[in-house]
Amino acid sequence: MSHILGVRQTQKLKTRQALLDAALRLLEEQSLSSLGLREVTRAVGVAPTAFYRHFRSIADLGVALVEEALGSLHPMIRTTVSGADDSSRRITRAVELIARHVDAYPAHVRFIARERHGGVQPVREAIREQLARFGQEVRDELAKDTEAADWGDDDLLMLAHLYVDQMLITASLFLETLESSPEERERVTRVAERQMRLISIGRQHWLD
Amino acid sequence: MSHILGVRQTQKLKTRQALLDAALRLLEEQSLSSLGLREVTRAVGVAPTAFYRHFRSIADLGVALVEEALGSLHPMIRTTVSGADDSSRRITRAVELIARHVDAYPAHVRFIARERHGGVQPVREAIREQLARFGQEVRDELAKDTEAADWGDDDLLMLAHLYVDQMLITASLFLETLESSPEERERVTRVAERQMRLISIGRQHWLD
DNA sequence: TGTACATCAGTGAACGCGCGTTCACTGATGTAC
DNA sequence: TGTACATCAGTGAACGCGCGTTCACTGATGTAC
Repeated sequence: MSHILGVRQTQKLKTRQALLDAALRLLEEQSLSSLGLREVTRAVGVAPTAFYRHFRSIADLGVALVEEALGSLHPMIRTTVSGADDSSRRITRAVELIARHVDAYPAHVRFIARERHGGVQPVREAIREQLARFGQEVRDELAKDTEAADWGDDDLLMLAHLYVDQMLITASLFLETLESSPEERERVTRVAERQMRLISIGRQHWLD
Repeated sequence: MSHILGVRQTQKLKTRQALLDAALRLLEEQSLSSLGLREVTRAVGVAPTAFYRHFRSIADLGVALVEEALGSLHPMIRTTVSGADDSSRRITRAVELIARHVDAYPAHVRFIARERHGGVQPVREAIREQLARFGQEVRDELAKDTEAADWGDDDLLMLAHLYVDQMLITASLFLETLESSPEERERVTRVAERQMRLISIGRQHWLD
């Protein structure tokens, strides 16, 4: 196990990660389409030309950031939506999970919110694909629920997207409260929980 | 009525509008934070320095675009949400209104979706303020409804924001279908209607 | 283990280019009498 | 109505600067024998 990767490859990955980290930090205060290649390499402390050893362009780096920000979230989504416990506790837990995720990865969340409709087409596309996957995964979990027995596949996917969008809205609300008082954060939490609950109530009476 | 404004002021407003129009067009394929002042003046056909006669900076122009894109929408929002007809027809009408608005002003809608979480702080702030106003206006309309008799003000505002966010999501979905087939647009319309209907059902059973 | 050669991540100089901003200006429009 | 002066939207030259990309390079790491 001592050298699955050689020294050279390890170092290369380290530089690549440093570029991603620096870019993400710089993106807290600007959009990807105005981020400069030299800006990123300067922040890392390598020559501008070193950038090309890792990415073809800033857009290419952006696509890698989408993978980093959303790729690891799929298992979390599944376990959040599924579960046999009652829906009130499930909602509380889901909103808390979102809050914690925003606390732990604010820059990633901001990046996704910003670039979802941003000015760089390949990045928008990559985010769209990841969110479509989330939608399908949530639908699959919802389908397992006994409540969903009589639901059409279309309606399940419709509900799944509603949930996914609501999660993003909630995440971006939490983002705005990162430097607010605990009271404000608590207020946002309660609003998010009630919105989720209203959707959940709509779901329960959908087939009435 | 022949000269409320003099020739000079009329011409100035015309140039200003030309700058706004050119910027909006250029913003279909990039973000505000990467839009250049020279790019805008070049598109209009005036000297770069003429820009400063109208705006202090690109961010300042962005704030003016927010006003142009959202300022005139308040009456429309009110009439869309209110109305005594049954909720199914109301939803159909609202979704169709959104679709038509996106058809009529795609660049404005794209601008708002893009810059709501974009890299230019004063513009984000201006959008936030307009959306907060929408939220309050929708709440005021909802409060008039007999259904809302026993609702708390907090819950009404919570629901109002849910509606506003859902309208934005729907608008940005329509934006993505601008060049799609009529079938695809029809599909998106039906999904949006059902999501609205689910929220509406949740609303009807909120106090159960 | 030691040697000779290949690979390749990162360098640094150089390039042409478009940027935002300054400044003094021009000449049509506006105003006072 | 005509004249003399003021205003000010738009001009054009000039500036210093940072950008993305090219290229031949270096020297540590990797590999074959």
